[in-house]
Amino acid sequence: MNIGEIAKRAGVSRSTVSYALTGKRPVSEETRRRIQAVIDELGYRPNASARALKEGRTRTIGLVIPPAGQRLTDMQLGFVASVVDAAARADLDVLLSPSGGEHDRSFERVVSGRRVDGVILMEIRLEDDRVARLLDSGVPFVGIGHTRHPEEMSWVDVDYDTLIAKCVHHLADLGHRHVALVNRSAELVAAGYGPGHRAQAGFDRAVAERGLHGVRVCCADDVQAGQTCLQQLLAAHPELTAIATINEAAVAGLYRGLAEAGLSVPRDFSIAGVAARHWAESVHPPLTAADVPADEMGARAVELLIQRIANPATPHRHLLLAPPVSLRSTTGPARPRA
Amino acid sequence: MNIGEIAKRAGVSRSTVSYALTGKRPVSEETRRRIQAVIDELGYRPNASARALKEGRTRTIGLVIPPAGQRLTDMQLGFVASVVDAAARADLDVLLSPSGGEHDRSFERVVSGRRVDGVILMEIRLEDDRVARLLDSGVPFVGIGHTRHPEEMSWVDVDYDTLIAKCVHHLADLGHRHVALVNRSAELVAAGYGPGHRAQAGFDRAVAERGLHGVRVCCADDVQAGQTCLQQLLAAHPELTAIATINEAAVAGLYRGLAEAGLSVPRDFSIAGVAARHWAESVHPPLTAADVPADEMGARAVELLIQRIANPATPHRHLLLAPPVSLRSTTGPARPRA
DNA sequence: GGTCCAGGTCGAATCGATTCGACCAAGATT
DNA sequence: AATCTTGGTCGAATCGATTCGACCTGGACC
Repeated sequence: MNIGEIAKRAGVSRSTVSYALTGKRPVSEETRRRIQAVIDELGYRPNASARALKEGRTRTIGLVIPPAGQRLTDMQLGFVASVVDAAARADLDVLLSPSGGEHDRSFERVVSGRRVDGVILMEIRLEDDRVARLLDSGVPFVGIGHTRHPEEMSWVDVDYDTLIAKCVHHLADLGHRHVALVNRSAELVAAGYGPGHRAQAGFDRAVAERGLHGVRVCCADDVQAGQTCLQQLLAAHPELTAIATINEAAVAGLYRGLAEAGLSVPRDFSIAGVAARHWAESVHPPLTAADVPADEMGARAVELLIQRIANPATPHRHLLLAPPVSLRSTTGPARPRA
Repeated sequence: MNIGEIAKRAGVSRSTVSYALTGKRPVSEETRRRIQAVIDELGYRPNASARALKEGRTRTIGLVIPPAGQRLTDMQLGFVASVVDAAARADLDVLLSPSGGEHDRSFERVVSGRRVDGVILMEIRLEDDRVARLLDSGVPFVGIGHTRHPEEMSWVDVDYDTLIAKCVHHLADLGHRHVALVNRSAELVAAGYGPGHRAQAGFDRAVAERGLHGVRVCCADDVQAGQTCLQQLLAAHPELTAIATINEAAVAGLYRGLAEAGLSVPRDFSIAGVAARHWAESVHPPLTAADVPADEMGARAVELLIQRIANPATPHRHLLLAPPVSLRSTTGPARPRA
């Protein structure tokens, strides 16, 4: 069932079949119908590899996600879903590459085997080998997140700096004087994970501006870690009355730890975070948070990528999103403790 | 940077470069070194499309996931992660296709454009158009889940029937006489979603065997729905003291509804379910559940698929998993109410 | 009536790999 | 000494599409 077979049965040449399909040259109404009839009968579809070889493009984009070992956060899942969805709308397929390490085979296949027309990269570090690889391979790509050199690539990102600052200001407005930042895992931050560093910067700035007492801690990305993190935090700093966090996966643990300590939210203790809207709404109690529009971000990344593929020479574009903080049920007026 | 370029610079023919790379014919140590040097210098990698065209296989598998609109449950996410992971270990790439509807373009591309060597299908219905399409397209595939005709395809599945029955027996052993089944969404069940039907069957059987009073309800896959579902359930059947469920996404809502009704778990009310191990452990309170090894299932599916691709004539294989029920914190002795 | 153009079609070249048959030289086998 | 391997290499065919140049026909135009 290749194009030659169709041509033979329709009594035309292979090129005519191709033109009938693509419309790149006129084909008489009658032959077109005859060809279409044969195609429908045999269920023919052009071989994707042959087409990709001739056209020099695969109509596929690569999506590089964190290695499969670790669970995706709800926000990351939102990115993936929206990228896949947006790509499908543009008739692009998505090739998944779970890559974190240095010389990842899957990643190498994607970038240098010309398997994809472009790549979307998630979970970018401040210094990221993968970005370097992509830059010198010449494959168009867009980051969800960016490196220490923002101008070197196109990206869509969340303005963690500003957002955490907003959270701190919100807490300060409510009278909180002793506030902690619960960051993501120590390894991730040590490895130069951008959001982690930018959240620290925003936290430090806001704390200084408002003359607060600020504590910064890292916390692994899971419920259990969140719980122990909270215990340690309260033990070391009994005067704390509020937390700002970018660690979605740990929030449930923070809740649990607070309940365990006999503290009720938001009466005795407040939490404000940065999280996917969907998630912040559905967790219990609903989290006061800067609602990251994960769905939109993935779609935007695909848009940018399609533009770069069409014209790799266009200047880089950057989208830094700073959605407003939505008040839900986890922040309230400060009530001094201890 | 194609194979001809490498050949020219190394002073050999294109075929020799190919043989040096694949090892399918002997090449002298000296020329091999010279070729390798050129390859390393230029960073050459064979063009995947050209190779796929000639070899007739793409070294890629398709993974058909539920449409992006709806969120993946933790269990589904576990499948995806483990499939991607297992595929990467076998040096296979994964092409994602979010397809649910009838004539999905993305799905059609995957099955009939010879973009993939095989397909893994998730969220299968008792009658599933996609299975029919795959069957007559001749593309090797493996299901995570199966249809009304189990023998027509290879699959890996969870034995919801047995597992829900085990849950009910466990609850009956604890003295519960009035038990409800919280199924997945009404639309899904109406559409012939296999796990939903098999859970009902297992529930009915166990309830009959133990002479219990059983109530069956459907519930959409989210926290809010779980909460309202529980309210309605208590209102209509105040005598209930336990729930068995396969609706992971609704469990948090059930918890919330119970708390709201002033019922404590497991003192006043018990819940037992079927869920991904990882998730059952991390939710609060930890759910007594039959722990579906989502990670392993994805890996097994990939294994089966690789076998089918290698030899499409092998008889179909079926893996029906029925892991034991792990006791956690949500089931206890019945305490009659009302 | 000759020229031009547009519609409609075909054949051949091309994309970048793999692979088969053929060839040659050097050593092994009888 | 003639024949047979075997290691090592090359040229050409092939996979299945797209696309360019060329060709034919018939109507419009001057």
